Amino acid sequence: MQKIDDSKLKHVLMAECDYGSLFGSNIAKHAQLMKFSPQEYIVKNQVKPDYLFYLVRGKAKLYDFLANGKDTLVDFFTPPCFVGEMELMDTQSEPFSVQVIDDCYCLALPVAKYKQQLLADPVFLRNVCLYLAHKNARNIKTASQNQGFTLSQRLSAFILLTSHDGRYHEKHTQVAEYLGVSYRHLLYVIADFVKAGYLQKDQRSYRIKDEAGLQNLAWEVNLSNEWHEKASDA
Amino acid sequence: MQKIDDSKLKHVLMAECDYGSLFGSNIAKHAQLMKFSPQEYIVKNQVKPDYLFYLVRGKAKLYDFLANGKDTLVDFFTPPCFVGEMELMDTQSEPFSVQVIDDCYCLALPVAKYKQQLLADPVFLRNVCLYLAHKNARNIKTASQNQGFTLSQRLSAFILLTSHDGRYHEKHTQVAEYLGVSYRHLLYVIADFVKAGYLQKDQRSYRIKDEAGLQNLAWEVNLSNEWHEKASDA
DNA sequence: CACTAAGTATGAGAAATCTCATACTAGGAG
DNA sequence: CTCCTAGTATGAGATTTCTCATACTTAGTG
Repeated sequence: MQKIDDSKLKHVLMAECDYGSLFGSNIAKHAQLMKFSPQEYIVKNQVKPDYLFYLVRGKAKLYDFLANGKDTLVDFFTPPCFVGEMELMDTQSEPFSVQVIDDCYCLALPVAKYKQQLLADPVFLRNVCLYLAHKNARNIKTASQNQGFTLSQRLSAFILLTSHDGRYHEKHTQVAEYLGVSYRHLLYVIADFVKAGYLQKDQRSYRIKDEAGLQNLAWEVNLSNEWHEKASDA
Repeated sequence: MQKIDDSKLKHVLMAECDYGSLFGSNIAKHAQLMKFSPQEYIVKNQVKPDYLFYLVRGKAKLYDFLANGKDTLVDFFTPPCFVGEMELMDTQSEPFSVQVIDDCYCLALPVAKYKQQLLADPVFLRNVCLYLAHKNARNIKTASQNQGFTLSQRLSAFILLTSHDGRYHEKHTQVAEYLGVSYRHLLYVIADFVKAGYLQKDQRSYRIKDEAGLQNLAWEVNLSNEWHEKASDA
């Protein structure tokens, strides 16, 4: 972790994510810009963070470590989003680990100094509630999909979701963790996709050869989502 | 659903869960007492609730319905807890289903009338944040345990958790849903437990014969929890 | 350049879990 | 009392997913 004293950059980032509007008061100006490098922890298992972070650039992942040594990648953090808000709200709460994937820039407010103020600010509280509610809904969706669908189904949905220009190139190791299956099994299913002609491997990435085929497999998974999206359009 | 106009009962229940202290204003007095019977929905999939509920008696379950017809029992609601708070915070959000298990008594505030007021009340907002944060943490725990541990492990933890006086009697159908496995598989594992001498079936319920054996199996699962509980004691 | 860590790949065998079929039982509704 | 539903039970066979072992490749580091 590295504090960055570049007030120009700080203001650009703040403007970009409309940081000031998260609060009812002018507290935003006390935020400190920080940079975290890949592999670093923004919040570490069991260690209460000293700051309330707001991720404005980069990508991180939320882990839960189980006692049997296994870990689960629970969720991804993509900007803009809070990090460490659970611990701010509830001193009792047990921090999960948030580990950096790509360089992360965070706006950080020292908890000790501003906690009181934040907890009395309805604008801020409303934003946190909203954020928590969304996060929770997403988690529930993911978890129940992990249980209700087979890996081929979830993987095809995932490939369609994360591919650009007809190419899929995510790290298998990470994807396996996210989809909650063993690396080995993921590789099997990908091999199947290649055999079935859905994907074609070229060097470092995969090219989508039969999007319709994948759509078809992903159909039910996506249906479960659209469903809700439609509902919220109403 | 049935509105209950028994102001004595209402006040007893309010006192019991300290309802008034959830709010910064005196809004509590506008709450209406309602009763829901088993199988009824407090919040139904895709239908925005008209009230903000606070469950004070009974038991309910949170479902997510998937497009392939499968459903996942995501979480149990036990008093005291909010129901419908997601939908209050975010009009966009897609309601999940909350279905009654045992008779539920709820204190209900009409959203249309008091939404503005609630969203400006820091005391209330703080409580919702806290509630959401806890709920989220629990969901994450459950989900990652569902993935990281085998059914025997989770089931033994579950049995130890829900048994009274050395007896276990939950409905297999519900437990299967909650633990995210097929009814069939659950029965297999229970049969194994009986064979292994952990449980003994008598009529309608099971008697725990070898608690140590179960403890042993549940060991890692519980470790993952205690861990966090310890952490939050600190 | 050699060493190391992370990511990629693949095989073999085992386990966890699922689906489908089929029965039996208890309690509520008519 | 009979019908119906929900819950309980058990078998057979198929899928899904896991663990372990083993290798090869690539990028970074001293």
